[in-house]
Amino acid sequence: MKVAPTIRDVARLASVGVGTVSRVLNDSVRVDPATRERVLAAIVELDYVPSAIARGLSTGRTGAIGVVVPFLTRPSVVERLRGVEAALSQSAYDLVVFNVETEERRKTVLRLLARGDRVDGLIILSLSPHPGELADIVRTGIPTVLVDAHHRAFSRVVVDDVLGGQLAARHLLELGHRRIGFLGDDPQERFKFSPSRLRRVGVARALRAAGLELQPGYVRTGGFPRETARRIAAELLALALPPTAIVCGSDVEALGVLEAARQAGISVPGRLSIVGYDDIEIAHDLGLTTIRQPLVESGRRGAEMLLEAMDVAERPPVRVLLQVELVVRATSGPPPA
Amino acid sequence: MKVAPTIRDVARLASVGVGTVSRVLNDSVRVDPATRERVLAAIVELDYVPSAIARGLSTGRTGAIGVVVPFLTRPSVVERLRGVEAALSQSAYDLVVFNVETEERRKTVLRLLARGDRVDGLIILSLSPHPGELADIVRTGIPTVLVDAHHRAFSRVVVDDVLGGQLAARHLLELGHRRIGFLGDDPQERFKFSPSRLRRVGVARALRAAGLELQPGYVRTGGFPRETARRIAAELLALALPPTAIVCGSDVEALGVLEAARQAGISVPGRLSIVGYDDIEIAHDLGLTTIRQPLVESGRRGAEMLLEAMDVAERPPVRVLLQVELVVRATSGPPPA
DNA sequence: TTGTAGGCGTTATCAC
DNA sequence: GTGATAACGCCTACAA
Repeated sequence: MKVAPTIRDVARLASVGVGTVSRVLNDSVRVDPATRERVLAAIVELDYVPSAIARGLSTGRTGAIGVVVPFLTRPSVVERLRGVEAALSQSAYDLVVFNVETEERRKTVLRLLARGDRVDGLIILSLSPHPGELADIVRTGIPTVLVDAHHRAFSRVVVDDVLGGQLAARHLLELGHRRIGFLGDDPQERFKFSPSRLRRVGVARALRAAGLELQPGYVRTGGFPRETARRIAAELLALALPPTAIVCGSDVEALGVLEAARQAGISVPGRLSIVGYDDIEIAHDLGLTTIRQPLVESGRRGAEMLLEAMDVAERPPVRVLLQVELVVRATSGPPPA
Repeated sequence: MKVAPTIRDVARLASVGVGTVSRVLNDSVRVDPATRERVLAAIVELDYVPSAIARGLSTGRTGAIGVVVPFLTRPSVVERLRGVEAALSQSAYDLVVFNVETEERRKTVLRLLARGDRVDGLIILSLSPHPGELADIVRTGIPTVLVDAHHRAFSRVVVDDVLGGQLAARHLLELGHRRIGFLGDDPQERFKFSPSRLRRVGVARALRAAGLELQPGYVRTGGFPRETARRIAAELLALALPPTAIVCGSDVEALGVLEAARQAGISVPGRLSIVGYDDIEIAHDLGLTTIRQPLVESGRRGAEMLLEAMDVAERPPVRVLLQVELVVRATSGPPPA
């Protein structure tokens, strides 16, 4: 339980003042090469590492970047987080993860963060805070980037979810489907903002463009976690006239549908086509047709934008739009004759 | 960019000394109910939240727990991390994630952590630091728990990987297999300690008990990431007399084998049986026969043990052994006639 | 170029 | 009970 050496120890050993040590540490201003050498030697000798906390108290910065995520259980969130981590590991910042699974915890966490001295920068992933909370964050002046969430006041990286929904529906329409359903998240569960809802809007729009309607009876929400999606899909498939194709708000929900179909003995894509959303890794493994969005990339870009914004002060928010893309695999085909 | 109120502001507003405010904050000793009320009111009035950093500098604690993980890309690691998070979110500690993908970064991170004031507690996941690094950590006195890693000096939660390997092999032997192969990690990649290697030992042991040998020609390592596993498996399957069953060091590698079999037109389990290890979520989806170990649970237990250890000082290290279990699904069956 | 001292926001140790 | 005040370890003017 030895105590770590302080800057004072280094100064003493190198026969210099603490100021000088601090200077070589932060290579600010000019330090005589000779003394710099002495200091460096002392640092090595003592195996000295500066105290992050003390430095933080003094500079007002923490050396940490916070990432607020909902549901670490969702593969899409994890992939985004991985992108964030990849970018941050190139920097000197620590990555502090705030997982938020309930409204209450979201409030607690954001209030904490709004203190302004907990983290130097903030990434909010797939989560739309309330206006008041956002205002608090703006007020602190903490550089913040949103990933998979929209707000004019912040830099953000997003995709066009309406377009994604359209791509999915068009694909099915081209295959000849007419009875197309949608299974997505419960909007309220995602704290107001809901990509899932936008995807549904896209589906509806594509159908309308084809002279069809997205039947209310074919739309179901509340699809997380997968087990719930499976149950809901089973209901959908048990209809007298079930849809011949289902677009899902996420790949995880698509897996639930896939399972429901298997249990009901409905062949995919023979009698039912399924299109997911996200293209998480497992989608590839299972041959799921889906709408791909660059998940890892979104996290990486978000983190990079944040790091930049933290260097240069006060830049106007930018909006980065990543592309979605249809990936046809084995769960979509022509409707049954 | 307003400045956050300090304890001094609260003290002034409540007409008390900072000491008193600090006391009600940490409800240490007794404070007169009346003054306590005044202080509380001032706190609310100013929307005051104590500075974590300042408190940290003063108390020597950070309010953060560090988790060192290798390869955030591995599903098994992510599931364990999720368990850690679940336990920690019940506490007041922040979760700082240190992802370590290279030898160098491991050194950097552990050196940083060895400073002793970066985090209050440490969880090391699926990663075996070098003896010297461990010694540094012991010296700092930071409460530390190992998950999926072994060392007498630390509390740890582990499974019996040799047993796991045995279970896998016995299952295949009982099905009638005689030509059994093993595909696992490259031991060096995991920084010396290698669960994968222990699993292989288990397989070899089970074969020997049945009067067989694990043929060197049937053993391949270097199976991460999955694409590599696929390629290696393809070699194995291209042998003149290929194995009729392959035990894998992880589910991810098993997926690679599965893919190789598919590409080679080899039916599973008709002509090839595959057993994975871990039982990550996707294993269920793909019907992979595997050895289950409680991943999320391991993280949760580790975090709980750490929290306890941080309360009570100086307890001797304990070793928690979680159970492994064979889960038979659709990728294992009798060998071809 | 370099040393000294004040300050960052708390907690904890004193007297009162 | 409560109010000063000295740490905590560092950074950064300010002086020298």
